[in-house]
Amino acid sequence: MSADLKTIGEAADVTGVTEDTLRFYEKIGVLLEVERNESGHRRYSDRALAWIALVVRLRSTGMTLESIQAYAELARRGSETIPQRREILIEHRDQIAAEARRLSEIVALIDRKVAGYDEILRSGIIPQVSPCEVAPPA
Amino acid sequence: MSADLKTIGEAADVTGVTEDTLRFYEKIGVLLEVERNESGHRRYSDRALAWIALVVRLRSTGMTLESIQAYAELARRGSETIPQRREILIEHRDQIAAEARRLSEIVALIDRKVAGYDEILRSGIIPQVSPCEVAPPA
DNA sequence: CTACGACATGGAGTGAACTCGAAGTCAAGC
DNA sequence: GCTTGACTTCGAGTTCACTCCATGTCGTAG
Repeated sequence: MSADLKTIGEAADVTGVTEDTLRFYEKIGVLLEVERNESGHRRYSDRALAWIALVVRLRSTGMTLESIQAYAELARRGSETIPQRREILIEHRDQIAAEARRLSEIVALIDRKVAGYDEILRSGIIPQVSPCEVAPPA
Repeated sequence: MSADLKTIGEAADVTGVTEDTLRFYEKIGVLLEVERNESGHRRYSDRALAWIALVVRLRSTGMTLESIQAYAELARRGSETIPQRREILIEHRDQIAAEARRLSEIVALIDRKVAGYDEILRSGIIPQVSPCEVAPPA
């Protein structure tokens, strides 16, 4: 919608990252299409902001800045790298999905441990070995 | 079952963390019941190993060593701290569950972006703005 | 003209969680 | 007796991802 370019302050506001982080991200090459005005100040297009939003999301799933940088590098090379980018995304998606499942398993494990505490609290008996201290193998 | 005490090397093998990390964990107080033999070498009981396994799992869900240390401190104080420990676990479980849900949402987001790439690949048309670059609000 | 606020740069500092290296001890094998 | 390997301690070093700071420029308001 809005075609106007945003300052770094505005960009920080809308993306939720600090100005320092935006400069840092740009320096290490994870950002795209950040331009400058006549006095050298950064100007962020909607596309630049959308990219930052993607970066923030990928970071929040544990993707390293190094991997994001590689992805950004492909994006800079143009549309002929779309197949590679697609692959990177799919691989990362699979990793996140696996991580989500792993977390859910640990939720179940913790529930079992809490149940062990509940049992102690209910019966007043402390077992020899704390219940469910260990998880099922891996 | 086995009541024998394990060396740090064996403990590292069965828990999957390095000897250095075991010593580091002990130093900062996240471990319980690590004893020493006559020559000062660490000996890990099954309970100690079970505790390490729990620590590893909590760490792998992003719980900080500081929080784990606090939890271990409570465990050292004995069974009267079971209610507090139970609370800590429940709170952390809720955080993990929320994180699992968040990751699943991002999986869906990435799927939409991949679908955007698929569309480009299929049609050969590159849209003005890359599809699904931005996620739905938070 | 001066002050101010928002920006710029470069480089140093931070915190978390390890990870490594140096130097020493100890028991077992040759 | 000497070597080897597994351990010990202590402190320093590493990595990642920021985060902060000093200093400087620029455009507008008073």
